[in-house]
Amino acid sequence: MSNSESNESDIPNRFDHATAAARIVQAWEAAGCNRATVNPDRKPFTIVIPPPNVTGALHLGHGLNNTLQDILVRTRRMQGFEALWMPGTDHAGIATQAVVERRLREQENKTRHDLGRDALVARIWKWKDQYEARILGQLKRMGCSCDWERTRFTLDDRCAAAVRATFYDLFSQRLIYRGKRLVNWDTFLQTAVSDDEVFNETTQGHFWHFRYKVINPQRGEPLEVEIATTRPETMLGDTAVAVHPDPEAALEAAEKELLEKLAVAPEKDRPAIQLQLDDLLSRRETMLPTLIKLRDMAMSGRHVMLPLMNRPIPLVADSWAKPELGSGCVKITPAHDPNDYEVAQRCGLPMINILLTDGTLNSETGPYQGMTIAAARQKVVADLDSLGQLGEIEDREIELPHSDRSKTPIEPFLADQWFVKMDSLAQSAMDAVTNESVKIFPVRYRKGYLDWLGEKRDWPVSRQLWWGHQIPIWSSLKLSDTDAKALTAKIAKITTEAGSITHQVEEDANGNCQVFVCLRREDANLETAVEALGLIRDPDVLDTWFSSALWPHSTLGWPEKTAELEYFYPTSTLITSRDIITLWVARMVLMGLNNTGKVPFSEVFIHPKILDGLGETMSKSKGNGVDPIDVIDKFGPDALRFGLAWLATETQDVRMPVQYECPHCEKLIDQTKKNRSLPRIHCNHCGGDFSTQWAESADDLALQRGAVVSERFETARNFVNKLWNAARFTLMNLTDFKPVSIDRDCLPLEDRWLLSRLATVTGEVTDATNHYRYAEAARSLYDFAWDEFCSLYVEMAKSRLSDPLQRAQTQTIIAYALDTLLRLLHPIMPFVTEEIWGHLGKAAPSRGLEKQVTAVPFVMRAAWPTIDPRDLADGNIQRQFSVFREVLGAIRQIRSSQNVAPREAVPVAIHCDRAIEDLLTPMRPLLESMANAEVLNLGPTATAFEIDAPLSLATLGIEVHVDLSRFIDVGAELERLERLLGQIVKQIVSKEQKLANESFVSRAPEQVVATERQSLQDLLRQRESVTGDIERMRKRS
RNA sequence: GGGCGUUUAGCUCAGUUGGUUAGAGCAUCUCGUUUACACCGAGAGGGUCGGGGGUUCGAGUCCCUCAAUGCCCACCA
Repeated sequence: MSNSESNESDIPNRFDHATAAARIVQAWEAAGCNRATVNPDRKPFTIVIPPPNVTGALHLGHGLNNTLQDILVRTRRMQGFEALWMPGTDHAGIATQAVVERRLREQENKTRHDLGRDALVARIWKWKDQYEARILGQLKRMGCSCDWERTRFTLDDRCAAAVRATFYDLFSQRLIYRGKRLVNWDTFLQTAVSDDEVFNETTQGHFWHFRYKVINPQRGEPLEVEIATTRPETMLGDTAVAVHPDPEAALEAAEKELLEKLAVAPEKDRPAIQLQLDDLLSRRETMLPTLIKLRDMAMSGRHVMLPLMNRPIPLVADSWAKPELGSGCVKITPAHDPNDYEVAQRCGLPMINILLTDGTLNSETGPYQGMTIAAARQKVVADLDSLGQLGEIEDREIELPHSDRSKTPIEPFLADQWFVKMDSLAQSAMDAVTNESVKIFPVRYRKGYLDWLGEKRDWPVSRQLWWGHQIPIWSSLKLSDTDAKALTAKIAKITTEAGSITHQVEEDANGNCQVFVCLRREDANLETAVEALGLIRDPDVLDTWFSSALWPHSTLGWPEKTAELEYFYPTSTLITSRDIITLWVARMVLMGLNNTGKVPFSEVFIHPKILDGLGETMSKSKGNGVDPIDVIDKFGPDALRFGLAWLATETQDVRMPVQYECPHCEKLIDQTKKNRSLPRIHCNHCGGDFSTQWAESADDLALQRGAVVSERFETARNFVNKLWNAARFTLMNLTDFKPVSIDRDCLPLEDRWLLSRLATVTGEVTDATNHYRYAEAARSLYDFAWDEFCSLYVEMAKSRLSDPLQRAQTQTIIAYALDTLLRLLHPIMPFVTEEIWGHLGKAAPSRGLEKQVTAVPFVMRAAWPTIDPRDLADGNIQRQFSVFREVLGAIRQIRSSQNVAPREAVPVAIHCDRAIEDLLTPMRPLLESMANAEVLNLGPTATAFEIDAPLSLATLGIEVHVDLSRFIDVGAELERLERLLGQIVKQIVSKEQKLANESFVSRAPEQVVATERQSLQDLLRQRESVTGDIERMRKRS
């Protein structure tokens, strides 16, 4: 610190966040500042953290999410609420297991089956411990004021108890059921993944045409039907060929639709549509008779022969077959295609699964058994070719579904799964939002929530994974009716406390029964008893969102009726990102309602997303995630938080270009698509190499790590410094502080102005925070602190503090102002405000205006500022003070335009009316010190100097004159005046036009017209005066 | 295909219920270390508010339309 040796103060001129932050966190924790306990004397305010996945470290997206939560929690805590922020992390089933399995493969070349279930799960726990610690550490360094002693994990005992209870209750209500359903099968992870975990990728593929022979064709009937597919091997599982039940009507409908489209289509799209239309018309000629014939054959139960398998399969009539596409016929593979599955359900077709869980073909496929999908595809095509049943092969782009977790192609797969019936549960969650017991901000997100729930699609909750809450179901083999009865009788005899075991019997179409037992609690004895009856536990685990859905009440102790649950639940607000509104928010609402009868939170705030410089969302997998710790190390935690809050506006995502910082030469290197996932970066500036977050090899890890930062935090860092130094100035001037009691009525204008601004800003910030307008709160504070408190009040205070008559009063007010500012800024910038608060507490332990009160030790626990109505009562204060600002600005502008050196005092005359004279007279010393001026004359009698630079503040009726005889640069002055005249004339023209417009004068409100007239008058006067100045100046040149 | 956003200064973004000359930060230019701060101070330049049309006395703001761009959902034998 260059100036730290100065003996004015023992406070350095930079806030040393690196050492202060850790000390402050420790002090808060030691004093229990973060703790929230059941306290009937206060109203509770609760937020549960969206538990970060333990898959990896947090990035700036989490940084924003948690900053916004902390700002709200800290504000409410200061407002006197018993504020609880519940922390924790999510086990993130598939994602975490996939990460650990991938490492296992990469580093040890082993699969999970090599390890076995218990060993793999143990490894994942280790991983979890490592990343949970890292995540919690990141949150702590960001200053998050969570009640850390309550930290939960979605897979811990308490959450497990909630999951078991919920599953048991839903099972008992028959809201959880077992069904054979087509699921998205990830053949790599060997698990079903939900629709939400599937993404489509366009790849080059083929479209194969096959011909199936009609069995016993009659005269006039086609001998073959043609079908086409992108996945030939699935034909092994075909159970029908479909044709439209009314091909003629379907073609007509398609034609009508195209004609309508043609009518409204823009010129350039028309040829393409016309082409389709022509194709449609030719189909009527060539194909319709055949399709009608096939339809009739379908109606009379005719079959075609499935080649290779030599299995007769029926022709069926179903509208899924579109006569306007392909041959008009479509093969039906119910077990491996979602649409075909629907057809099979409608037509009562058998479903043949041809795959094993690892993606190889099973025994249903005869000679193809054991082959991979790719191999089977080749062989099927070759075999059909040799049979002469292969037709055309087209090249085509295919949208192929991929698993988001393993990045491998998805195979639709028929499997036994557990489902949650969504009907009534979804409805309850929809009602909660429509009747506003849950309010979503911004409101536009309501629609997505309601639409998604409105589909009421049942929720498949089982996952074929090892990491997660194992489904608490034990099932029997398929039994006869009598055996099942005998078994249930035995189950009924198991002695245990009521409500901890239940069972259901499921009977299939063939009369076989299967018994399912559900246990409500983890209980080794009970499990042994159940297993002794030959029942086997379902190996699957629950979808990770099942436990996340319980988070707001499970973390507070449900299903136990704890005092915490009673007091802190329902929670107040949920702050999260838009991509999990359906997956998480909706499910929390319905589970909360189902389990507790109450909504889990009354408000939901959806914040923007952080995008990188290319406009892509930050994510671990893309490699563009920025570790908040990097930003904290470089700029400090307060700058991180303030920067994020400043950027978090309502409508716009946050674009944040990021750079690598070379650890050797500190040169910034832009992060690009190319370099963002490299383990090692070469610095072209200094020639050194450094490692990144992707470094894994020993060589790379040995390098120094390069931080990833963004210049967009500089503004915030500078602001922290500005505040720090304003405080430093204040503290330096409080060494002899003895507070005096302030009488508001006797205060000079500048003090009344400051108090009025403080009250206004308090109102703005409170209101903005209440409505989640964080950027507005941050901007309001920034502008006030920098432009008004620092640039004006502190500057004014300098001369007043040196005046013995004014010193004590000024000290009292500036201490009060700093105190208020620290409270207002604390939720956004907790560290620097706490540090200053500590210093202020030493210099001015007791402070206030009328009455002095001893400050509490932590600003974190200080009361939120309240607004004294007297500070807002006089609406004129701001206007009056702006006169001072205008005059000050005018003198400074003239000085600058004339290149008058700052150290040179200039003589000034201010021509104005009596009222303004009265206003400005007491502020004359301030004007003189802040503009380095000497005010020679002030009032109606003030006149211009002989060599003058005038500036007319027309709307105020003020003319500011500066004597330039010692400084004049005629050329520069002429240039300035002429530019000014140009601006004035432009405005006069526009005003005159406006006022010459008859309809404006007659229709616009009187007030508006009057203002326009007045300002035209002012402008005319100003023109006159400037013209005169120019003439005078010309004479001199 | 459906839904929701976005387009304002070189860059990143504000802009309340339509109403004086559209704002901020960064960048640029000029001057400057006057006892808080060069992570600073004083000042300046820079915008036909994506294009077109409409409503209105008056449009960055409301309506229609076109274009670009992003996200979500659905679908594609």
